[in-house]
Amino acid sequence: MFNVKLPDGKILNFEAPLSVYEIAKTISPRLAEATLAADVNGTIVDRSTLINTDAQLTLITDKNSHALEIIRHSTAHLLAHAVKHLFPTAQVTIGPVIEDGFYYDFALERSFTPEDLVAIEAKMHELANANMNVSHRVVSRAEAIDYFKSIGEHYKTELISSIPENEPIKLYTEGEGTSSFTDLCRGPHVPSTQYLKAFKLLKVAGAYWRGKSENEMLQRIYGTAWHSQKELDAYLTRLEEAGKRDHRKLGAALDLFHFEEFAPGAVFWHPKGWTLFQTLLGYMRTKQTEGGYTEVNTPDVMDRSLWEISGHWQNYRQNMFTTQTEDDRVFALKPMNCPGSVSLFNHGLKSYRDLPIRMAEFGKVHRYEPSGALHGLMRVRHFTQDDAHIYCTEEQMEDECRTVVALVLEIYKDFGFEDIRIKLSTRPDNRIGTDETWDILEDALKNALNSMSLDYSLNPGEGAFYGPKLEFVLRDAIGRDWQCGTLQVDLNLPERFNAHYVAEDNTRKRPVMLHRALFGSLERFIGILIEHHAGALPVWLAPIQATVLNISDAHIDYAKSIVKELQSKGLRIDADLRNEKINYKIREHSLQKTPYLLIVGDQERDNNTVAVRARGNQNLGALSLAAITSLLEISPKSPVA
RNA sequence: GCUGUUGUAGCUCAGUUGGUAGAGCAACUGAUUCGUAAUCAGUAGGUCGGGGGUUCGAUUCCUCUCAACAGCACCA
Repeated sequence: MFNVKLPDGKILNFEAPLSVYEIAKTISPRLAEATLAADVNGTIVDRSTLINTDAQLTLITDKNSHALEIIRHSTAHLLAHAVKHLFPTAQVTIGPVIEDGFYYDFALERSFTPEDLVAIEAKMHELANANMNVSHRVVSRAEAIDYFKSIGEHYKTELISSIPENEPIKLYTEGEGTSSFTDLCRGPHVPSTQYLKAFKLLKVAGAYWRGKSENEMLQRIYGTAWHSQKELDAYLTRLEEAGKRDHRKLGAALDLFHFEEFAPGAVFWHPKGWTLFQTLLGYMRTKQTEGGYTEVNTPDVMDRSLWEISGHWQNYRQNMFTTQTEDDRVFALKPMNCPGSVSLFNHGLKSYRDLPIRMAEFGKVHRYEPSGALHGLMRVRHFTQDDAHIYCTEEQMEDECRTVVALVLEIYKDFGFEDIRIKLSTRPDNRIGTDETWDILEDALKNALNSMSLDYSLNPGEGAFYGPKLEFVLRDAIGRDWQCGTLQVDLNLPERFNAHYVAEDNTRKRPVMLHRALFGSLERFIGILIEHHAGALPVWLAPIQATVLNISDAHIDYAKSIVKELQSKGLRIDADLRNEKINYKIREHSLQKTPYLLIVGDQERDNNTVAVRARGNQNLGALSLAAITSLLEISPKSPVA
C-alpha cells in the first residue's frame, strides 16, 4: 500500500506497484496517453517506471515544457538511429537539446549533403511510425564500455570515462533486434517513438569534438521538434520572419551601408546610415557630458613599442593590423583605445583633487578577426567604440561603478531595451595582481550591483587577466541575446604605464582604471537596433524622419517651403518631387519605412497645411506645420513607435 | 582559422550536355500632371568573383585564390 500525491493535493492509494502510465490511466485514459514521463520526488522518470513507494508525482504530459525537452532529446536519438541505419560507418557522439531543437554530432569520413538530410528525415519518420518501444537499463561502467567497444563506438567509450563515478550509467534502446538502436544517455525519453511526430532537420555543419579546435571536426546535424505540426509550422514561420529582419538585408534595402570584397569586415556607410551613426554619437555625447565625462581623441596608428608596453603585441599580435614604413619602422593600428588613454592621463602630473577623471573617446579600433567570425555589422574588423576610461582612487571606485551601471541601464531603456541581463566575470586562473586586490575589485562590482538591487549571473573565472568585468547583455525583439556594454577594472595598464597621481599625503599612488563602453560597438549596436525594430526605427533615430511628397508639379514650390521650414528646426526632412504618381511615391517611401509622409496638393497649399500619413498606413489628416513639428520632435525620453 | 555551401547587370534570379549571356525590378530618356502602396514607351548596363591550367574554343571542366553565407572555434 502506498500513496501518490498529485500536485493539486489529491492523494491516490494503490495496493501494488504501478507504472507511471498505469497511474495516469486511473485518472483518465486520455491523460495516460498524453503522459510522456513523470517527475517523482524531483526525479524525472519515463512512464514505464514502476512506482512502489509514497511519492509526490507530477505527470509530464505533452502540454508541459519538460515534455518538449524530452521530445527533442528523443528526436535526437531518433536522428542517430536513422543515421546509423543509412550510414553504418558513422560513429555517434553526443546529441543534446538546445533552444528550440537539438543537434547530434557524428564522426563520418565525409560530410552530409542536403540530399542526405532528406533521406535521414524520411528514415526518421519511418522509425517513428514503427512505434518502437523505448526502454532503458542501468549497467556497470565496464559493461557499458565493453558494449560500445564491441560495436566500434569509440567516442561513446571516451564519454563514459568522463562520467562521474557516482552517476549511474544508463543505456536507452529503441526498437528490438537488428533494427534497434542503443545510446548512452541520462534520459528520460518518450516511452515510444510514436510520440515523435513533428520534427524537421534544418542544417548540417562542422563542429569540433568536445568543442576544442585542436580536436577533429565532426558532422553536426541540427533539427527542431515540437508537439504538433502546427507548432512546428509556427516555428518555421518565426525563423522566416527573423530572416526578414536581418540587418544585412535591411541595410541594403534601406540604403544604410554596404560591404566590399576588398575590405572584408569594414563598413561603407551611406548617407542615411551615417546619419543614424551620427545621431547615436550625438546622443551619447550628450549623455556623457551630463555624466561628467570629457571627450578626447588619441592616434589610430602608434609605434610597436607602445603595444609592447601594453602587452597587446605579445598577446594579440596575430589579430592586429600592422604597417611597415620604408625606413622599417613598425606601427600598429590600435586594437584598443586604452594605451592611448593612459598616455593621455600620464601627460602632466595629476592630483587626487583631479580624480575621478572620466575620459571618453569615440575610438575606431581595428582587429584582424578570424575570417569565419565576420558577420554583417555584428562582428567587423574596424569598429567604433563609445569607450571611456575612468581614473579614480580605490575609495571612489564603487561609486563610479554604480554610476556607470545606472547610465548603461538608462541608455538601453531609451532605445527600447528593457530586458537586460548582467554578467559578472571574476578572476581567471591566469591573472596578475594579488588575491587581496582581486577581492577589492570584485567586491566593488558586486556591491555596486547589490546596492542597486540588480540581479546578475556569475561567470566564475571568465574575467580578463587584468581584472574582473561586468557584461551587459540585451535581448532584442526576437529573443536573441547580444553582449553590448562592458565595465572592467584594469590592474594591468596603470602598472605597465606607471600611471600615478599625487595623494593627499604627497605620495604617489596608482589610480584605479575603469574601462567602460555602453553601446560597445556602434556598428553592432546599429545592427541590433535595425533588427530589433525590423528597420522601422523610432522617429528620433530615423535617418529621414519625414518625406514631403507633392501631388503634381504645381506643388513643388510649396513642398520646398515645407522642407525648408522643417529643416530649419533641425529635423531630418527629405522631399520626393519627382513627376510620379502619388501612389508610386507612397509605396516607395513606405517601403523605406519613413516614419511620416507629408503629402501636399492643392488643398494643403491653399490651407497652409500638410496631409500626414504615418508609418503603418495611418492617415492623420491635414495638420499645421506646428503640429507636425511636435510630432517629429520626439526625444528618447518619450519614445513613440 | 576549421567543415560545408555559394559567387552571372545596382538588386533578385534564369541559362549554357564547353561555341564569349537573358528576365523582372532599379537606373537613364521621353510622354503623362495624377489625391494615399507600382502610368506607359524606349535606352543603356555584364572580362559570368580573381589567377592559372586542359581545350581549336572555358561563364560552363580541373586547380589555386578571394569574398559571402550556415555552423564550429575565437572575440583584449
